[in-house]
Amino acid sequence: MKILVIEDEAKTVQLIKQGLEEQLWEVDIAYDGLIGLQLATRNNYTLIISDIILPGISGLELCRQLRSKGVVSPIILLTALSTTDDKIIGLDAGADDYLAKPFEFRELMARIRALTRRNIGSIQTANLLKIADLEMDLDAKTVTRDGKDIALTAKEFLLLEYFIRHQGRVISKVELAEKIWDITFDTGTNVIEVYINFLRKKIDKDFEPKLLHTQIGMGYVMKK
Amino acid sequence: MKILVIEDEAKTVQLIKQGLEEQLWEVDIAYDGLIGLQLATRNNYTLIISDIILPGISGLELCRQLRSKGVVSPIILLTALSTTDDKIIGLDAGADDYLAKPFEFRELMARIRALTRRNIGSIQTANLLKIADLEMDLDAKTVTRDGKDIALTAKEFLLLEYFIRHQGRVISKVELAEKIWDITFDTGTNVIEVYINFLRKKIDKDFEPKLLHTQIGMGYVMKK
DNA sequence: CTTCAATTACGAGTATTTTCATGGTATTTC
DNA sequence: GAAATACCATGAAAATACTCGTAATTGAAG
Repeated sequence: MKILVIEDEAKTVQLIKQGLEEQLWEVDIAYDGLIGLQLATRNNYTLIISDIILPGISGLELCRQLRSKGVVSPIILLTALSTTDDKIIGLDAGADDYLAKPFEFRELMARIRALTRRNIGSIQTANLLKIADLEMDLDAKTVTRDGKDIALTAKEFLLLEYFIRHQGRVISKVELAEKIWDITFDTGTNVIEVYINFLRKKIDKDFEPKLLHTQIGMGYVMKK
Repeated sequence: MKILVIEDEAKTVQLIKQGLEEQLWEVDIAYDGLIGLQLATRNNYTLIISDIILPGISGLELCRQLRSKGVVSPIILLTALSTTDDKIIGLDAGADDYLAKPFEFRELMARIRALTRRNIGSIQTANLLKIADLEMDLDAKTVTRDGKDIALTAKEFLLLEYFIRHQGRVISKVELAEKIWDITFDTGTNVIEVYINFLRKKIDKDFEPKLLHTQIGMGYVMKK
């Protein structure tokens, strides 16, 4: 049950942190947008509270990037900008709620309860990603299928993480090249095919059902 | 994709209903809390919008009863009562969001998007195109007709997508050549006819009604 | 120097895309 | 209304593109 607070104003941070800890939440703080982004990507927070105006990158950009990376933690944006347009932009950037400063702490708490209520039990508090009987622990960097340990290299791990976070969607090689290898996809390489093969040997070969499927001419999908 | 609106004030109802229908939502209306409760219990709405002050039972009581019955549809409470305490009571009754009247319709829409975004499936709402009983999922790159899976190749998928997106309009071969094959249509090829034939075998052959029709001398149309 | 991860090279096998040949059907022309 | 013409459907075969698996190479870390 961890909450990430991204806010550069010390007083507000203090207020929120203390209040949350009284409610027995574990609280991480980031004073900078980029740090927040890193923390939020690495850990699987129950909830993220972020200011919009931040050093590094803005809260809006943070939302967009987190969502595009497949992070699903609820996000509450907290800001002095309170016109209807600001709210719409915030919500459409991927935020779940938008609270204008100054706000009453009790209302923030109520909105946190509302957003976390339905997740308890369903979203794992641990830093786990799952599909079928395949689990990956993002902290421990371990992967198991059907309870058995599977050793992955760093690239393989990244690749699998991307697939699990986007399960059900066909991912093109161009997208993989950009997101995992950070290269523009020139047909001169076949790293991707090779790595798909590596992954399959490890996570699918000795198991059923197969999870990593190819859609010829389109890309690859991870699904049950 | 159905929304239930529970509200006794005719003007507000009219505004919301019309706006939602423009966004292609199906809308049910209840003018009374008890009717709303019945409808919400029986149907599995994507979202419920309710006033607090209602004939029958109040919006708060409605929330509590729905949640205790295991109804999980997101609920937005809409009301003139806008003190912090009112909001807290509303959210703790089981509502997911609380919007004070008067509100801007655009903000309501943004909050609806925020609440429905994550609902279906784990990530975002599926990216579906439909005509009659034929559905295509643009993310998973899957196609079904009458619930049965149909396997398409990349080109076939592109072609079908183009037809569904432009259903009801006759598409010339010149247009298909340009948009799907990226070629200038020289009469030297009949790829298009061949692919129309491929598509028909897969999506029309074993089904009724036929969806892909020929307009001799003009092109092809997809329609019911 | 050794080891292991990451990438490249390449041939084989398969699926897809395109071409070609033929026959059928609608449309136009006389 | 019949013949000629344009247009379309279809099956099969050829050409191409795509993917897979293995092996070889590079490169970095210990």
